[in-house]
Amino acid sequence: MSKKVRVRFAPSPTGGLHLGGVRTVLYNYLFAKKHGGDFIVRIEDTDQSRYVPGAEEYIFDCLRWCGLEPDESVQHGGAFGPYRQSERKSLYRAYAEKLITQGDAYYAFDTPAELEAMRKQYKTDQNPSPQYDHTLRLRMRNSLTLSAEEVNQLLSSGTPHVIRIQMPGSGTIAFTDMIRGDVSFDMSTVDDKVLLKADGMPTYHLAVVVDDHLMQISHAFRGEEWLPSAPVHLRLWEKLFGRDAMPQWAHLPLILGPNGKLSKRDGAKYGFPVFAMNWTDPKSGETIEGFRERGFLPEAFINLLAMLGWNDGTEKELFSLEELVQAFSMERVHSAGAKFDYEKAKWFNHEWLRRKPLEEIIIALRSQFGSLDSLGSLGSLKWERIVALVRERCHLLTDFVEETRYFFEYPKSVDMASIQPKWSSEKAAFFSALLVRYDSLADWNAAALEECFKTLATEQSIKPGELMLPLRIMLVGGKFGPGVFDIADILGKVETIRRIELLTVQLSNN
RNA sequence: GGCCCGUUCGUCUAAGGGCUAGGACACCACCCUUUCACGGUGGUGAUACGGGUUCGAAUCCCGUACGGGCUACCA
Repeated sequence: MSKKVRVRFAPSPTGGLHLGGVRTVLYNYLFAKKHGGDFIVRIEDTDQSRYVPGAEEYIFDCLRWCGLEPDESVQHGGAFGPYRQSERKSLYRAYAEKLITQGDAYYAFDTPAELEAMRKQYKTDQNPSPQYDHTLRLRMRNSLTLSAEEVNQLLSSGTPHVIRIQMPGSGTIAFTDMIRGDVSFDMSTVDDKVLLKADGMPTYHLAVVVDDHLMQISHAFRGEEWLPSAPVHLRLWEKLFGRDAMPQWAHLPLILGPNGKLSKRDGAKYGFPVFAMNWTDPKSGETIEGFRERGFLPEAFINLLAMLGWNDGTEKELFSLEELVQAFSMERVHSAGAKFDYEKAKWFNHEWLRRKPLEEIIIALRSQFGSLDSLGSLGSLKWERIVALVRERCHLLTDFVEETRYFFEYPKSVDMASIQPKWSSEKAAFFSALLVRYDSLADWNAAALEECFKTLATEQSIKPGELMLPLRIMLVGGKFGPGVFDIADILGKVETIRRIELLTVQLSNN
């Protein structure tokens, strides 16, 4: 039991990396780090027809953004390579043939057309999807139905063929899932899955077992959608390497969208992203939005994903990655699927926006919004003050654009309706006088500005409250934002005076 | 259809036989605030249903219903 903890994430590089995938990575990573183990990323690219250029790079970019660096992978190296299954192609066939020798697998020569014909022929209302299983395999063209001579002849003449596992026609097979407990299957209901494809590549079923063994994986975590194929993998372990060598498994609950399983396509429909980062399909050129581009901080993204199906047993909800490593345990992972709640996701980001160091938020903002770069001329000191003032009003990094706009440009629209009805010549006089005082103010800071403002109001016998809203609207254009005098402070004398003057004139002319 | 997994407030969840089923998000009200937000206080709101087992069940068992996943030479 002192076996070194080694876990793996095994994505197929076919497109964007979605929420559920990242959470699987996260749980793998947390488990590995918690137990001082290794986190391996293995690329499952055994289906060359689904090869998508750039997808592999993209996955690693996502992991990097999330701060979940693998210990071993195509990019990180390691002693158990190659980490791309397409590069391991040559080693799978021997295992499949070993199974044939043992009588646990067989060659099958059925063409795709023949398979289709079989499904059509045996399809009934009772059985809408006939399976290549113990009830049907004797009616197909394979090494079970053909004579040895025929099989040898077909093989030596290079006839395309696959190797299928031969599942027993009776008996049960079971295992203990770390999350679900005992799970068992009736083997007679499991079909003879293809192990080795006609192109010589293994299917997932063979590859996952062989590679988990060769890479000495101690714990295998994957999505619940894999549970139905577990009996095939169990059988393979049993027949190839022995059950004792098998990793401990945990099938993670699914993350659901509003209508069931999150589909990569439906991102736009849901109103929230499904991918970690923007993914542009190289063929169609279509881009599907990611959480990063939507304005999420990686800390928040990780945090919210961790809490989707797991908790530490206390009421704590805000965790840094380090805290998660400390607190995580697979036993506390919920077994039921979780519907993704975008409102709560935004709350997590909001919380991280409030607690993350200012400088880091500014970096995140800069690297994210080119449009704000030109405004960087303000200097980092001013930026820190601005971010400190508006951060608690923002849920997403993108919110900063609107929340800080008035610092950099004259408000695009001004809510005149909120001042006009109560505007008076007295107020006009007040602001005219204020302009003079502000212009000659020695120290331009929030406290002095407020002091000066209130003194003048008292002198002119107007309640400051009557004047604060007009001032705010003059400066920011609407009823929002942090304290007015803080804003005026940052805006500076010239701009503040300009905005007050502009509006005072405009209001008096109406 | 078959197989597998699941079912506590709208959502994420706590409570793994024993006090008025707890928290968070969202929502509502009030307070704070001379704007918005933050914050504070309070509120609405859940054990799918039916049987057992037990002194006692959200918790254990069975059934039903509902939800989800799988059912490719895709992963």
